[in-house]
Amino acid sequence: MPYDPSAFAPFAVTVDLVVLTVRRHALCALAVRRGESPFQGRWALPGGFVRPDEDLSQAAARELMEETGLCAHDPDAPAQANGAHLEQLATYGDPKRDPRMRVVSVAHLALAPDLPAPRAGGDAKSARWASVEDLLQQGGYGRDGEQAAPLAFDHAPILADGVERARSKIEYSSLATAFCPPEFTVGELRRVYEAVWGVALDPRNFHRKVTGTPGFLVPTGGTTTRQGGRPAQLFRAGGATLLNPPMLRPEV
Amino acid sequence: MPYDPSAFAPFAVTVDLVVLTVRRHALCALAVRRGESPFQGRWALPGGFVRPDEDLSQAAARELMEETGLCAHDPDAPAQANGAHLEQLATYGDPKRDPRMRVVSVAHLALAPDLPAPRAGGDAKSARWASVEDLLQQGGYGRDGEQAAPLAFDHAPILADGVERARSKIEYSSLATAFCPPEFTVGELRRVYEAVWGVALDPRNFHRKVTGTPGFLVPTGGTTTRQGGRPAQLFRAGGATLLNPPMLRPEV
DNA sequence: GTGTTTATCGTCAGGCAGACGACTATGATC
DNA sequence: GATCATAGTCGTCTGCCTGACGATAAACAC
Repeated sequence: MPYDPSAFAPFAVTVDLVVLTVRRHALCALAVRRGESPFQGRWALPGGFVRPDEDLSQAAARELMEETGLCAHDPDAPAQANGAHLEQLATYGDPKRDPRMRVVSVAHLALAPDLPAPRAGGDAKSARWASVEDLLQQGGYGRDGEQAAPLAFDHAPILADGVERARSKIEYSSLATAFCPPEFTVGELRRVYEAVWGVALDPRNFHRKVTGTPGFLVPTGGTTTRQGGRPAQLFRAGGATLLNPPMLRPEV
Repeated sequence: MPYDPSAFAPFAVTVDLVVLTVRRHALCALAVRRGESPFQGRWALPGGFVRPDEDLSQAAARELMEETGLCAHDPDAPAQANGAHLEQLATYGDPKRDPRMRVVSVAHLALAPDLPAPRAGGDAKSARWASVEDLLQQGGYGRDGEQAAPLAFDHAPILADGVERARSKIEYSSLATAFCPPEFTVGELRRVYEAVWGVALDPRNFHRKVTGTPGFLVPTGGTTTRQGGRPAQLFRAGGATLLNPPMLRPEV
Protein backbone atom coordinates (compact mmCIF):
# COMPACT_ATOMS: atom_id res chain seq x y z
CA MET A 1 0.00 0.00 0.00
CA PRO A 2 1.92 3.03 -1.19
CA TYR A 3 1.56 6.11 0.92
CA ASP A 4 1.33 9.34 -0.95
CA PRO A 5 0.09 12.25 1.18
CA SER A 6 -0.95 14.15 -1.91
CA ALA A 7 -3.28 11.31 -2.86
CA PHE A 8 -4.90 11.08 0.54
CA ALA A 9 -8.49 12.18 0.76
CA PRO A 10 -10.71 11.95 3.83
CA PHE A 11 -13.73 9.70 3.76
CA ALA A 12 -16.53 9.10 6.19
CA VAL A 13 -16.94 5.43 6.99
CA THR A 14 -20.21 3.97 8.18
CA VAL A 15 -21.65 0.57 8.83
CA ASP A 16 -25.10 -0.30 7.55
CA LEU A 17 -26.99 -3.33 8.73
CA VAL A 18 -29.14 -5.79 6.85
CA VAL A 19 -30.94 -7.45 9.75
CA LEU A 20 -33.08 -10.34 8.59
CA THR A 21 -35.60 -12.41 10.44
CA VAL A 22 -38.52 -14.67 9.61
CA ARG A 23 -41.92 -13.49 10.76
CA ARG A 24 -45.23 -15.01 9.82
CA HIS A 25 -43.68 -17.17 7.12
CA ALA A 26 -42.05 -14.15 5.45
CA LEU A 27 -38.48 -12.96 5.28
CA CYS A 28 -38.35 -9.56 6.93
CA ALA A 29 -35.71 -6.90 7.30
CA LEU A 30 -35.30 -4.19 9.88
CA ALA A 31 -35.97 -0.71 8.49
CA VAL A 32 -35.76 2.63 10.23
CA ARG A 33 -37.50 5.80 9.20
CA ARG A 34 -35.11 8.63 8.56
CA GLY A 35 -35.66 11.69 10.70
CA GLU A 36 -33.37 14.00 8.77
CA SER A 37 -32.55 15.19 5.32
CA PRO A 38 -31.65 13.76 2.91
CA PHE A 39 -34.37 11.16 2.34
CA GLN A 40 -36.26 12.49 5.36
CA GLY A 41 -39.23 10.29 6.17
CA ARG A 42 -38.03 7.48 3.94
CA TRP A 43 -37.19 4.03 5.15
CA ALA A 44 -33.54 3.07 5.36
CA LEU A 45 -31.30 0.41 6.76
CA PRO A 46 -30.04 1.01 10.28
CA GLY A 47 -26.46 2.13 10.52
CA GLY A 48 -24.08 4.78 11.70
CA PHE A 49 -20.60 6.13 11.68
CA VAL A 50 -17.66 4.01 12.67
CA ARG A 51 -15.98 5.53 15.72
CA PRO A 52 -12.31 6.42 15.61
CA ASP A 53 -11.24 3.64 17.96
CA GLU A 54 -13.45 0.74 16.96
CA ASP A 55 -13.12 -2.03 14.45
CA LEU A 56 -15.69 -2.48 11.70
CA SER A 57 -17.18 -5.57 13.29
CA GLN A 58 -17.34 -3.80 16.64
CA ALA A 59 -19.18 -0.91 15.05
CA ALA A 60 -21.64 -3.30 13.43
CA ALA A 61 -22.20 -5.15 16.69
CA ARG A 62 -22.76 -1.87 18.50
CA GLU A 63 -25.30 -0.70 15.97
CA LEU A 64 -27.06 -4.04 16.12
CA MET A 65 -27.26 -3.79 19.88
CA GLU A 66 -28.56 -0.23 19.73
CA GLU A 67 -31.27 -1.09 17.23
CA THR A 68 -32.41 -4.49 18.40
CA GLY A 69 -30.83 -5.29 21.74
CA LEU A 70 -29.30 -8.32 20.13
CA CYS A 71 -25.82 -9.39 21.10
CA ALA A 72 -23.81 -10.49 18.11
CA HIS A 73 -21.76 -13.58 18.61
CA ASP A 74 -18.61 -14.58 16.85
CA PRO A 75 -18.88 -16.81 13.83
CA ASP A 76 -16.70 -19.17 15.87
CA ALA A 77 -19.09 -19.55 18.77
CA PRO A 78 -22.31 -20.86 17.20
CA ALA A 79 -25.59 -21.14 19.05
CA GLN A 80 -26.07 -18.70 21.85
CA ALA A 81 -29.00 -17.33 23.75
CA ASN A 82 -30.25 -13.98 22.51
CA GLY A 83 -27.40 -13.82 20.03
CA ALA A 84 -27.57 -13.09 16.36
CA HIS A 85 -25.30 -14.10 13.53
CA LEU A 86 -23.32 -11.15 12.22
CA GLU A 87 -20.98 -11.10 9.25
CA GLN A 88 -19.59 -8.54 6.89
CA LEU A 89 -21.50 -8.32 3.65
CA ALA A 90 -19.82 -5.89 1.25
CA THR A 91 -18.68 -2.31 0.99
CA TYR A 92 -20.38 0.39 -1.02
CA GLY A 93 -18.47 3.48 -1.99
CA ASP A 94 -19.96 5.15 -5.01
CA PRO A 95 -18.86 8.81 -4.88
CA LYS A 96 -22.45 9.94 -5.26
CA ARG A 97 -24.13 7.52 -2.90
CA ASP A 98 -24.55 10.21 -0.25
CA PRO A 99 -25.24 13.73 -1.51
CA ARG A 100 -23.66 15.35 1.57
CA MET A 101 -20.15 13.98 1.39
CA ARG A 102 -18.02 11.04 0.43
CA VAL A 103 -19.26 8.14 2.52
CA VAL A 104 -18.05 4.58 2.30
CA SER A 105 -20.40 2.13 3.92
CA VAL A 106 -19.37 -1.31 5.11
CA ALA A 107 -22.59 -3.28 5.06
CA HIS A 108 -23.08 -6.15 7.47
CA LEU A 109 -25.59 -8.96 7.46
CA ALA A 110 -27.29 -10.04 10.67
CA LEU A 111 -29.65 -12.98 11.04
CA ALA A 112 -31.91 -13.03 14.06
CA PRO A 113 -34.74 -15.15 15.41
CA ASP A 114 -38.20 -13.66 15.49
CA LEU A 115 -38.19 -10.83 18.01
CA PRO A 116 -40.63 -8.55 19.72
CA ALA A 117 -41.12 -5.16 18.11
CA PRO A 118 -37.86 -3.35 17.52
CA ARG A 119 -36.94 -0.36 19.57
CA ALA A 120 -36.09 2.77 17.68
CA GLY A 121 -32.63 4.05 18.34
CA GLY A 122 -30.50 7.03 17.47
CA ASP A 123 -32.15 9.72 15.44
CA ALA A 124 -34.55 7.40 13.65
CA LYS A 125 -38.17 8.32 14.14
CA SER A 126 -39.23 4.72 14.21
CA ALA A 127 -38.19 1.25 13.29
CA ARG A 128 -40.10 -1.76 12.02
CA TRP A 129 -39.83 -5.14 10.47
CA ALA A 130 -40.88 -5.06 6.86
CA SER A 131 -41.07 -7.92 4.43
CA VAL A 132 -38.14 -7.77 2.05
CA GLU A 133 -40.56 -8.28 -0.78
CA ASP A 134 -42.29 -5.01 0.10
CA LEU A 135 -39.03 -3.18 0.65
CA LEU A 136 -37.50 -4.24 -2.63
CA GLN A 137 -40.57 -3.85 -4.78
CA GLN A 138 -40.02 -0.24 -5.62
CA GLY A 139 -43.03 1.93 -6.11
CA GLY A 140 -45.41 -0.85 -5.18
CA TYR A 141 -47.74 -1.07 -2.24
CA GLY A 142 -46.84 -2.72 1.03
CA ARG A 143 -48.92 -5.29 2.85
CA ASP A 144 -50.72 -2.60 4.80
CA GLY A 145 -51.64 -0.65 1.69
CA GLU A 146 -49.08 2.01 2.38
CA GLN A 147 -47.21 3.32 -0.62
CA ALA A 148 -43.80 1.67 -0.49
CA ALA A 149 -41.25 4.32 -1.37
CA PRO A 150 -37.87 2.95 -2.37
CA LEU A 151 -35.31 2.73 0.38
CA ALA A 152 -33.03 5.71 0.97
CA PHE A 153 -29.56 6.01 -0.55
CA ASP A 154 -28.39 2.80 -2.22
CA HIS A 155 -29.96 0.70 0.50
CA ALA A 156 -32.18 -1.25 -1.87
CA PRO A 157 -29.28 -2.97 -3.67
CA ILE A 158 -27.54 -3.45 -0.32
CA LEU A 159 -30.61 -5.19 1.03
CA ALA A 160 -30.86 -7.25 -2.13
CA ASP A 161 -27.25 -8.34 -1.74
CA GLY A 162 -27.85 -9.29 1.87
CA VAL A 163 -30.93 -11.31 1.00
CA GLU A 164 -29.07 -13.07 -1.76
CA ARG A 165 -26.20 -13.85 0.61
CA ALA A 166 -28.61 -15.32 3.14
CA ARG A 167 -30.42 -17.33 0.48
CA SER A 168 -27.26 -18.89 -0.84
CA LYS A 169 -25.57 -19.35 2.51
CA ILE A 170 -28.28 -21.46 4.10
CA GLU A 171 -27.70 -23.89 1.26
CA TYR A 172 -24.31 -25.02 2.41
CA SER A 173 -24.18 -23.96 6.05
CA SER A 174 -26.22 -24.37 9.18
CA LEU A 175 -26.97 -20.65 9.21
CA ALA A 176 -30.71 -21.15 8.96
CA THR A 177 -30.66 -22.07 12.65
CA ALA A 178 -29.76 -18.44 13.37
CA PHE A 179 -33.36 -17.60 12.44
CA CYS A 180 -34.66 -20.05 15.04
CA PRO A 181 -34.97 -19.83 18.80
CA PRO A 182 -32.44 -21.87 20.77
CA GLU A 183 -34.71 -24.90 20.65
CA PHE A 184 -36.75 -25.60 17.58
CA THR A 185 -38.39 -28.36 15.62
CA VAL A 186 -37.59 -29.69 12.20
CA GLY A 187 -40.80 -28.18 10.95
CA GLU A 188 -39.88 -24.75 12.23
CA LEU A 189 -36.50 -25.02 10.54
CA ARG A 190 -38.20 -26.07 7.35
CA ARG A 191 -40.48 -23.05 7.48
CA VAL A 192 -37.37 -20.89 7.75
CA TYR A 193 -36.00 -22.36 4.54
CA GLU A 194 -39.35 -21.97 2.87
CA ALA A 195 -39.63 -18.32 3.89
CA VAL A 196 -36.08 -17.41 2.90
CA TRP A 197 -36.22 -19.20 -0.42
CA GLY A 198 -39.88 -18.54 -1.09
CA VAL A 199 -40.57 -22.13 -2.04
CA ALA A 200 -42.36 -25.14 -0.59
CA LEU A 201 -40.23 -28.06 0.52
CA ASP A 202 -41.23 -31.67 0.97
CA PRO A 203 -41.49 -32.22 4.74
CA ARG A 204 -40.37 -35.84 4.52
CA ASN A 205 -37.28 -35.27 2.40
CA PHE A 206 -36.37 -32.22 4.44
CA HIS A 207 -36.64 -34.20 7.65
CA ARG A 208 -34.47 -36.96 6.25
CA LYS A 209 -31.88 -34.48 5.08
CA VAL A 210 -31.46 -32.42 8.23
CA THR A 211 -31.63 -35.30 10.68
CA GLY A 212 -29.27 -37.32 8.53
CA THR A 213 -26.56 -34.68 8.35
CA PRO A 214 -24.14 -35.39 11.19
CA GLY A 215 -23.62 -32.51 13.59
CA PHE A 216 -26.36 -30.33 12.16
CA LEU A 217 -29.03 -30.96 14.78
CA VAL A 218 -28.81 -32.45 18.26
CA PRO A 219 -32.03 -33.58 19.95
CA THR A 220 -32.70 -32.01 23.31
CA GLY A 221 -35.03 -34.82 24.35
CA GLY A 222 -38.00 -32.52 24.72
CA THR A 223 -40.99 -32.27 22.45
CA THR A 224 -43.41 -29.53 21.64
CA THR A 225 -46.80 -29.21 20.16
CA ARG A 226 -46.83 -25.45 19.64
CA GLN A 227 -47.40 -25.90 15.91
CA GLY A 228 -50.41 -28.13 16.40
CA GLY A 229 -50.58 -31.70 15.27
CA ARG A 230 -48.39 -34.48 16.48
CA PRO A 231 -45.72 -33.39 18.98
CA ALA A 232 -42.37 -32.74 17.37
CA GLN A 233 -38.91 -33.37 18.70
CA LEU A 234 -36.97 -30.35 19.82
CA PHE A 235 -33.43 -29.78 18.58
CA ARG A 236 -30.59 -27.42 19.16
CA ALA A 237 -28.07 -26.40 16.51
CA GLY A 238 -25.16 -28.83 16.46
CA GLY A 239 -21.54 -27.95 16.13
CA ALA A 240 -21.40 -28.40 12.37
CA THR A 241 -21.37 -25.13 10.48
CA LEU A 242 -20.90 -26.50 6.97
CA LEU A 243 -23.40 -28.77 5.28
CA ASN A 244 -21.84 -31.31 3.02
CA PRO A 245 -23.49 -32.18 0.77
CA PRO A 246 -25.46 -28.94 0.74
CA MET A 247 -29.18 -28.48 1.02
CA LEU A 248 -30.43 -28.11 -2.52
CA ARG A 249 -32.60 -25.16 -3.38
CA PRO A 250 -35.33 -26.29 -5.80
CA GLU A 251 -34.97 -24.81 -9.25
CA VAL A 252 -37.22 -22.05 -10.44
CA MET B 1 -27.76 6.19 8.32
CA PRO B 2 -27.96 8.91 10.95
CA TYR B 3 -25.75 11.92 10.39
CA ASP B 4 -24.18 13.31 13.50
CA PRO B 5 -21.30 15.71 12.80
CA SER B 6 -19.88 15.12 16.24
CA ALA B 7 -19.56 11.41 15.45
CA PHE B 8 -17.89 11.91 12.11
CA ALA B 9 -14.23 11.01 11.94
CA PRO B 10 -12.09 11.09 8.81
CA PHE B 11 -10.66 7.85 7.51
CA ALA B 12 -8.28 7.06 4.71
CA VAL B 13 -9.72 4.49 2.31
CA THR B 14 -7.54 2.26 0.19
CA VAL B 15 -7.97 -0.71 -2.08
CA ASP B 16 -5.65 -3.68 -1.76
CA LEU B 17 -5.44 -6.37 -4.40
CA VAL B 18 -5.12 -10.09 -4.08
CA VAL B 19 -4.07 -10.97 -7.63
CA LEU B 20 -3.89 -14.70 -8.14
CA THR B 21 -2.56 -16.72 -11.03
CA VAL B 22 -1.36 -20.24 -11.65
CA ARG B 23 2.29 -20.62 -12.59
CA ARG B 24 4.21 -23.85 -12.83
CA HIS B 25 1.41 -25.83 -11.17
CA ALA B 26 1.35 -23.51 -8.16
CA LEU B 27 -1.09 -20.86 -7.04
CA CYS B 28 0.77 -17.56 -7.00
CA ALA B 29 -0.06 -14.07 -5.81
CA LEU B 30 1.31 -10.74 -6.86
CA ALA B 31 3.49 -9.14 -4.20
CA VAL B 32 5.23 -5.80 -4.23
CA ARG B 33 8.21 -4.82 -2.15
CA ARG B 34 7.54 -1.78 -0.01
CA GLY B 35 9.83 1.14 -0.65
CA GLU B 36 8.85 3.15 2.39
CA SER B 37 8.29 2.94 6.07
CA PRO B 38 6.49 1.28 7.71
CA PHE B 39 7.39 -2.28 6.72
CA GLN B 40 10.06 -0.93 4.37
CA GLY B 41 11.58 -3.71 2.32
CA ARG B 42 8.85 -6.15 3.21
CA TRP B 43 6.51 -7.74 0.71
CA ALA B 44 2.96 -6.49 0.58
CA LEU B 45 -0.14 -6.68 -1.55
CA PRO B 46 -0.43 -4.04 -4.25
CA GLY B 47 -2.88 -1.28 -3.52
CA GLY B 48 -3.37 2.41 -3.07
CA PHE B 49 -5.65 5.18 -2.02
CA VAL B 50 -9.10 5.57 -3.47
CA ARG B 51 -9.34 8.88 -5.26
CA PRO B 52 -12.04 11.36 -4.31
CA ASP B 53 -14.04 10.90 -7.47
CA GLU B 54 -13.78 7.21 -8.16
CA ASP B 55 -15.81 4.22 -7.10
CA LEU B 56 -14.22 1.37 -5.18
CA SER B 57 -14.33 -0.98 -8.14
CA GLN B 58 -12.85 1.71 -10.37
CA ALA B 59 -10.01 2.20 -7.91
CA ALA B 60 -9.37 -1.54 -7.85
CA ALA B 61 -9.41 -1.74 -11.64
CA ARG B 62 -7.02 1.19 -11.88
CA GLU B 63 -4.58 -0.36 -9.42
CA LEU B 64 -4.78 -3.66 -11.28
CA MET B 65 -4.00 -1.95 -14.53
CA GLU B 66 -1.10 -0.04 -13.01
CA GLU B 67 0.44 -3.16 -11.50
CA THR B 68 -0.18 -5.74 -14.18
CA GLY B 69 -1.48 -4.07 -17.31
CA LEU B 70 -4.56 -6.22 -17.00
CA CYS B 71 -7.93 -4.82 -17.91
CA ALA B 72 -10.59 -5.88 -15.48
CA HIS B 73 -13.85 -6.91 -17.01
CA ASP B 74 -17.25 -6.85 -15.47
CA PRO B 75 -18.56 -9.97 -13.83
CA ASP B 76 -21.33 -9.71 -16.40
CA ALA B 77 -19.12 -9.93 -19.45
CA PRO B 78 -17.27 -13.23 -19.04
CA ALA B 79 -14.36 -14.31 -21.21
CA GLN B 80 -12.37 -11.49 -22.71
CA ALA B 81 -8.92 -11.12 -24.16
CA ASN B 82 -6.32 -9.82 -21.75
CA GLY B 83 -8.98 -9.37 -19.12
CA ALA B 84 -8.97 -10.51 -15.55
CA HIS B 85 -11.77 -11.32 -13.21
CA LEU B 86 -12.11 -8.72 -10.47
CA GLU B 87 -14.44 -8.76 -7.50
CA GLN B 88 -14.64 -7.22 -4.10
CA LEU B 89 -13.32 -9.45 -1.36
CA ALA B 90 -13.81 -7.85 2.05
CA THR B 91 -12.98 -4.74 4.00
CA TYR B 92 -10.42 -4.51 6.76
CA GLY B 93 -10.57 -1.68 9.23
CA ASP B 94 -8.85 -2.56 12.47
CA PRO B 95 -7.90 0.75 14.10
CA LYS B 96 -4.31 -0.40 14.48
CA ARG B 97 -3.82 -2.03 11.11
CA ASP B 98 -1.75 0.92 9.87
CA PRO B 99 0.48 2.61 12.46
CA ARG B 100 0.34 5.96 10.66
CA MET B 101 -3.36 6.65 10.67
CA ARG B 102 -6.79 5.17 10.49
CA VAL B 103 -6.95 3.33 7.19
CA VAL B 104 -9.84 1.22 5.97
CA SER B 105 -8.87 -1.08 3.14
CA VAL B 106 -11.34 -2.55 0.71
CA ALA B 107 -9.62 -5.68 -0.54
CA HIS B 108 -10.37 -6.98 -4.00
CA LEU B 109 -9.69 -10.35 -5.57
CA ALA B 110 -8.37 -10.61 -9.11
CA LEU B 111 -7.83 -13.82 -11.05
CA ALA B 112 -5.54 -13.69 -14.04
CA PRO B 113 -4.05 -16.12 -16.55
CA ASP B 114 -0.33 -16.76 -16.40
CA LEU B 115 1.42 -13.57 -17.38
CA PRO B 116 4.87 -12.36 -18.20
CA ALA B 117 6.83 -10.83 -15.33
CA PRO B 118 4.90 -8.07 -13.61
CA ARG B 119 5.88 -4.49 -13.97
CA ALA B 120 6.53 -2.57 -10.83
CA GLY B 121 4.29 0.43 -10.43
CA GLY B 122 3.92 3.32 -8.07
CA ASP B 123 6.44 3.60 -5.29
CA ALA B 124 7.03 -0.13 -5.01
CA LYS B 125 10.65 -1.09 -5.50
CA SER B 126 9.74 -4.27 -7.29
CA ALA B 127 6.95 -6.72 -7.87
CA ARG B 128 6.91 -10.46 -8.32
CA TRP B 129 4.75 -13.52 -8.40
CA ALA B 130 5.23 -15.59 -5.27
CA SER B 131 3.58 -18.86 -4.40
CA VAL B 132 0.87 -18.28 -1.84
CA GLU B 133 2.31 -21.14 0.14
CA ASP B 134 5.55 -19.23 0.57
CA LEU B 135 3.79 -15.97 1.30
CA LEU B 136 1.53 -17.42 3.95
CA GLN B 137 4.06 -19.65 5.64
CA GLN B 138 5.33 -17.04 8.04
CA GLY B 139 8.95 -17.19 9.02
CA GLY B 140 9.64 -20.08 6.69
CA TYR B 141 11.90 -20.15 3.67
CA GLY B 142 10.69 -19.48 0.17
CA ARG B 143 11.38 -21.62 -2.85
CA ASP B 144 14.56 -19.73 -3.63
CA GLY B 145 15.93 -20.13 -0.13
CA GLU B 146 15.20 -16.55 0.77
CA GLN B 147 13.90 -15.93 4.25
CA ALA B 148 10.21 -15.33 3.85
CA ALA B 149 9.27 -12.46 6.12
CA PRO B 150 5.57 -12.18 6.84
CA LEU B 151 3.62 -9.84 4.63
CA ALA B 152 3.29 -6.21 5.71
CA PHE B 153 0.30 -4.89 7.65
CA ASP B 154 -2.55 -7.40 7.87
CA HIS B 155 -1.94 -8.54 4.33
CA ALA B 156 -1.36 -12.17 5.28
CA PRO B 157 -4.94 -12.74 6.49
CA ILE B 158 -6.23 -10.72 3.53
CA LEU B 159 -4.33 -12.98 1.16
CA ALA B 160 -5.58 -16.03 3.03
CA ASP B 161 -9.16 -14.79 2.68
CA GLY B 162 -8.64 -14.22 -1.03
CA VAL B 163 -7.21 -17.68 -1.55
CA GLU B 164 -10.06 -19.23 0.37
CA ARG B 165 -12.56 -17.28 -1.72
CA ALA B 166 -10.94 -18.49 -4.92
CA ARG B 167 -10.79 -22.08 -3.67
CA SER B 168 -14.44 -22.18 -2.79
CA LYS B 169 -15.68 -20.17 -5.74
CA ILE B 170 -14.25 -22.43 -8.43
CA GLU B 171 -16.36 -25.17 -6.91
CA TYR B 172 -19.66 -23.75 -8.00
CA SER B 173 -18.73 -21.31 -10.75
CA SER B 174 -16.81 -21.30 -13.98
CA LEU B 175 -14.26 -18.92 -12.46
CA ALA B 176 -11.37 -21.31 -12.94
CA THR B 177 -11.39 -20.35 -16.60
CA ALA B 178 -10.21 -16.89 -15.52
CA PHE B 179 -6.85 -18.53 -14.80
CA CYS B 180 -6.65 -19.89 -18.34
CA PRO B 181 -5.76 -18.23 -21.64
CA PRO B 182 -8.69 -17.57 -24.00
CA GLU B 183 -8.30 -21.03 -25.49
CA PHE B 184 -7.36 -23.94 -23.31
CA THR B 185 -7.64 -27.69 -22.99
CA VAL B 186 -9.47 -29.76 -20.44
CA GLY B 187 -6.12 -30.82 -19.04
CA GLU B 188 -5.00 -27.24 -18.55
CA LEU B 189 -8.23 -26.45 -16.77
CA ARG B 190 -7.74 -29.50 -14.59
CA ARG B 191 -4.26 -28.38 -13.66
CA VAL B 192 -5.75 -25.06 -12.56
CA TYR B 193 -8.09 -26.84 -10.20
CA GLU B 194 -5.27 -29.01 -8.94
CA ALA B 195 -3.03 -26.02 -8.30
CA VAL B 196 -5.71 -23.96 -6.57
CA TRP B 197 -6.95 -26.81 -4.42
CA GLY B 198 -3.59 -28.50 -3.98
CA VAL B 199 -4.98 -31.92 -4.81
CA ALA B 200 -4.80 -34.43 -7.65
CA LEU B 201 -7.95 -35.00 -9.65
CA ASP B 202 -8.90 -37.98 -11.76
CA PRO B 203 -8.46 -36.87 -15.39
CA ARG B 204 -11.28 -39.07 -16.63
CA ASN B 205 -13.89 -38.01 -14.12
CA PHE B 206 -12.83 -34.38 -14.49
CA HIS B 207 -13.17 -34.61 -18.24
CA ARG B 208 -16.61 -36.13 -17.94
CA LYS B 209 -17.72 -33.45 -15.49
CA VAL B 210 -16.57 -30.34 -17.34
CA THR B 211 -17.58 -31.51 -20.80
CA GLY B 212 -20.90 -32.75 -19.47
CA THR B 213 -21.88 -29.46 -17.83
CA PRO B 214 -23.93 -27.50 -20.37
CA GLY B 215 -22.56 -24.06 -21.15
CA PHE B 216 -19.31 -24.47 -19.27
CA LEU B 217 -17.02 -25.17 -22.22
CA VAL B 218 -17.50 -24.62 -25.93
CA PRO B 219 -15.12 -26.37 -28.33
CA THR B 220 -13.28 -24.11 -30.73
CA GLY B 221 -12.58 -26.92 -33.17
CA GLY B 222 -8.83 -26.58 -32.85
CA THR B 223 -6.48 -28.94 -31.09
CA THR B 224 -3.12 -28.49 -29.46
CA THR B 225 -0.27 -30.68 -28.41
CA ARG B 226 1.57 -28.13 -26.32
CA GLN B 227 1.33 -30.37 -23.27
CA GLY B 228 2.83 -33.39 -25.01
CA GLY B 229 0.96 -36.61 -25.58
CA ARG B 230 -2.15 -36.99 -27.64
CA PRO B 231 -3.49 -33.72 -29.07
CA ALA B 232 -6.22 -32.22 -26.97
CA GLN B 233 -9.32 -30.33 -28.01
CA LEU B 234 -9.28 -26.61 -27.44
CA PHE B 235 -12.15 -24.90 -25.63
CA ARG B 236 -13.32 -21.45 -24.74
CA ALA B 237 -15.28 -20.57 -21.65
CA GLY B 238 -18.99 -20.88 -22.30
CA GLY B 239 -21.67 -18.51 -21.16
CA ALA B 240 -22.50 -20.42 -17.98
CA THR B 241 -21.13 -18.80 -14.87
CA LEU B 242 -22.71 -21.11 -12.30
CA LEU B 243 -21.96 -24.81 -12.12
CA ASN B 244 -24.89 -26.88 -11.03
CA PRO B 245 -24.23 -29.35 -9.59
CA PRO B 246 -20.90 -27.97 -8.39
CA MET B 247 -17.46 -29.42 -8.90
CA LEU B 248 -16.70 -31.34 -5.75
CA ARG B 249 -13.45 -30.66 -3.96
CA PRO B 250 -12.05 -33.92 -2.63
CA GLU B 251 -12.03 -34.14 1.14
CA VAL B 252 -8.82 -33.76 3.04
C1' DG C 1 -65.27 -41.24 17.34
C1' DT C 2 -64.12 -38.54 13.23
C1' DG C 3 -61.62 -35.32 10.92
C1' DT C 4 -57.61 -32.25 10.64
C1' DT C 5 -53.00 -31.17 11.31
C1' DT C 6 -48.28 -32.06 11.74
C1' DA C 7 -44.47 -35.33 12.42
C1' DT C 8 -41.90 -39.27 11.10
C1' DC C 9 -40.60 -43.64 8.73
C1' DG C 10 -40.21 -46.29 4.29
C1' DT C 11 -39.82 -47.34 -0.58
C1' DC C 12 -38.38 -46.80 -5.20
C1' DA C 13 -36.29 -44.95 -9.36
C1' DG C 14 -33.00 -41.74 -11.45
C1' DG C 15 -28.80 -39.03 -11.41
C1' DC C 16 -24.26 -38.19 -10.28
C1' DA C 17 -19.59 -39.12 -8.44
C1' DG C 18 -15.59 -42.06 -7.39
C1' DA C 19 -12.77 -45.92 -8.87
C1' DC C 20 -10.75 -47.71 -12.56
C1' DG C 21 -10.20 -50.37 -17.30
C1' DA C 22 -9.40 -49.60 -22.10
C1' DC C 23 -8.13 -47.33 -26.16
C1' DT C 24 -6.07 -43.37 -28.97
C1' DA C 25 -2.71 -40.22 -30.72
C1' DT C 26 1.26 -37.72 -30.35
C1' DG C 27 6.61 -37.09 -29.38
C1' DA C 28 10.94 -39.21 -27.54
C1' DT C 29 14.29 -42.92 -27.50
C1' DC C 30 16.81 -46.69 -29.05
C1' DG D 1 10.76 -48.04 -37.47
C1' DA D 2 9.61 -50.39 -32.99
C1' DT D 3 9.01 -49.27 -28.46
C1' DC D 4 8.01 -46.34 -24.67
C1' DA D 5 6.23 -42.48 -22.17
C1' DT D 6 2.75 -39.07 -21.97
C1' DA D 7 -1.74 -37.16 -22.23
C1' DG D 8 -6.44 -37.29 -23.82
C1' DT D 9 -10.95 -39.54 -24.29
C1' DC D 10 -14.62 -43.02 -23.84
C1' DG D 11 -16.95 -46.65 -20.93
C1' DT D 12 -18.43 -49.43 -17.04
C1' DC D 13 -19.79 -50.37 -12.47
C1' DT D 14 -21.16 -49.39 -7.82
C1' DG D 15 -22.78 -46.70 -4.12
C1' DC D 16 -24.86 -42.51 -2.38
C1' DC D 17 -28.10 -38.95 -2.53
C1' DT D 18 -32.33 -36.78 -4.04
C1' DG D 19 -37.09 -36.22 -5.53
C1' DA D 20 -41.63 -38.21 -5.53
C1' DC D 21 -44.78 -40.12 -2.79
C1' DG D 22 -47.24 -43.89 0.26
C1' DA D 23 -48.11 -44.99 5.00
C1' DT D 24 -48.30 -44.53 9.92
C1' DA D 25 -48.30 -41.88 14.44
C1' DA D 26 -49.80 -38.58 17.80
C1' DA D 27 -51.81 -34.63 19.13
C1' DC D 28 -56.26 -31.29 19.04
C1' DA D 29 -61.21 -29.73 17.63
C1' DC D 30 -65.73 -30.97 17.20
